Amino acid sequence: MATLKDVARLAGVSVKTVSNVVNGYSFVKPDNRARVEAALEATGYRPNLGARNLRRGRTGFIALVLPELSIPYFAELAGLVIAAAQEHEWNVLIEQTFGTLSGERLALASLGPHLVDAAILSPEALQVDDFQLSVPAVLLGEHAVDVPISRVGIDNVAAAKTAVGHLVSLGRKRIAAIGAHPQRGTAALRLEGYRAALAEADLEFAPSLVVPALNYHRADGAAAMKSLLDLRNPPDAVFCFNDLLAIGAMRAAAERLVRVPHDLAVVGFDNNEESLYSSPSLTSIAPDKAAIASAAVDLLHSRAGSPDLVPADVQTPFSLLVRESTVAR
Amino acid sequence: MATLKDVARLAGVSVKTVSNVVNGYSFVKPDNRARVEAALEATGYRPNLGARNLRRGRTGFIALVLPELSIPYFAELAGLVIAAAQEHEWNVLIEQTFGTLSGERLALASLGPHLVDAAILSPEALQVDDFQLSVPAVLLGEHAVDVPISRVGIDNVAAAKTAVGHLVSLGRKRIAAIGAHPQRGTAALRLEGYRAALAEADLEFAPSLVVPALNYHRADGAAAMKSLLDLRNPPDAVFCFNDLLAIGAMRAAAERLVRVPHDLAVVGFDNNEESLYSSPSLTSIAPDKAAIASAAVDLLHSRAGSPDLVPADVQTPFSLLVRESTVAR
DNA sequence: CTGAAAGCGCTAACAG
DNA sequence: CTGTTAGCGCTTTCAG
Repeated sequence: MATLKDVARLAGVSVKTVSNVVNGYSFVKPDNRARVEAALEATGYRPNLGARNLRRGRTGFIALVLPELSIPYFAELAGLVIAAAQEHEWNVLIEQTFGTLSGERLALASLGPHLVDAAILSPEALQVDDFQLSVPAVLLGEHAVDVPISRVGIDNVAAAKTAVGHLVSLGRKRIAAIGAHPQRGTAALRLEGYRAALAEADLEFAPSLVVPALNYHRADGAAAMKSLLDLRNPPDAVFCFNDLLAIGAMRAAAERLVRVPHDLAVVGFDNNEESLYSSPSLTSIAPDKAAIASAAVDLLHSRAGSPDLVPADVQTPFSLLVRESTVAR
Repeated sequence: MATLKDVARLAGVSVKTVSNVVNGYSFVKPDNRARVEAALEATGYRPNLGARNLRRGRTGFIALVLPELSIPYFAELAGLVIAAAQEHEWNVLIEQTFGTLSGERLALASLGPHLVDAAILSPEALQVDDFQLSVPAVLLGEHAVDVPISRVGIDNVAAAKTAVGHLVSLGRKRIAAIGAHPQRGTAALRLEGYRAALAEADLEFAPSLVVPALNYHRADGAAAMKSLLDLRNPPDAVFCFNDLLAIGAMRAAAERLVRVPHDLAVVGFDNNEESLYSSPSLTSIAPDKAAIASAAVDLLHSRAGSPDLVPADVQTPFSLLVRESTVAR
């Protein structure tokens, strides 16, 4: 592997000149530039990022800390973050926490400034005093704990209210919710939006129609739906806090021969690609994931130098996509 | 951030001694060790990986080059590779190629030895002379081109034959295939397995029942299925080269009111989590993804030092999971 | 067993 | 405009 020195020797100039050319710096005498470029070409020189970053005091990496890549929402988001990071010459390092407190703590602990320049976090269980970060960070989605860290995400209350409002507008009266969670901040907000929509429609809030979910996987949605269908007076609609729960719920409904949307209307949250192809296709809240990814990366980039400005709170847009699970074809 | 020097000064020893302690090297006089450990604790010292790797001539990263994280198979695999890499103190850098030749070339070009120690590749379009890698690599899945690089994957011919054999055993006579592709090595192999199974059952091979797919997304499966259903004599079964195609195919069948599995049996490939929850659930070939991930990482690790031994060809196990898309409940 | 010192490849003063 | 030089933080001979 050719080094700067090799190129310099070959071009008959100093390393500084080569460095100048490589970095597009200042003015370089044209014939020197030409010879350097020829030498660059001849040696196939590629800068050693490790050395450059050591010198510059940066690493060239950002961390993306998320529960699990096998969850479609996070997989899609990760792809978009990688793309957004590329624009700023950042490589992305993905850490999986599996949504556990210990996993999240482990991931944070490994995030020294020698490893990454910044971090994008999607925590689910972290406590307020865990957030002693040594690098700039941004939180994805809202969180129960109140820490002075920038956030990027949609307005969960408004989104949930929109989703449930849609069910109300369909004339549904017994609207259930799946996904309540004691720790997760977003769960609390979505529940709040759910209650607000019910209140606005003068529908009574029935605690028995709110089902918690420890995880947000398909299996949890199926289990929750079964418990709802076992009620003396089952719901005629259900708002699921993510698409995976909704897919599980629809599967459980199908197994019980409950017809969606005729007997039961279903709304999800996240708009996974999968939801377009389920039978019936799933109505869902669609956050602008690309906007979330680039807002997070841009925020980190713009704050790279400046230490702790006042944390930003970026709200990205969302929409409700109505499909067959609420409106029959 | 404390450096080795800081720790040394605090402990009243030289950096060498601290380095020895940090790296668990040789013998260090007990009282020196104690003082160093105290200083380590007091400063909260964390080694600067960049500097260490610069010195050691390694980077601490491996690249995982894949088409797209939004494809569930690759997302699941990526999660497993990250976990496997952790065992060897490697961090994983994910590069997306979107399955295009230019994307794949771009990703390879950025893979200097200064960036990563090794690479795991899942190429779809690369030509034989693109494989001028400067780092040890392993190929995932089989490839059309014959290059002297280690591979890890399942026996695609056998797997496809198993899948189609299952359809044959159900008494299906007009068995279609979706996913033929001029470039992809795995597509050719799966097609080969398909033909072998037909031949073994004395079923005629009908070119009109083999539908190509440019991409392996749900939309491609739906489009292919529609074209099959438009045939004068449509199939009574279909083998899809991945689960995404199968999900799209099932969706298209549902839209045409074709009943799965009664009118049409469907088998997929990859066993995405999603396929367990579709209605009907999808019969699929299940490769052992965890085995693939750890075999790939271990292979890279064991060959870290040794340059180019004879390439290995690791076959990982697979199984056929029979679900509702081929056998009604 | 441990200290001094060189140097991985690069950038950035600082002189010229 | 360009060469010299001093490190970034770490590991590693080489002497003691």
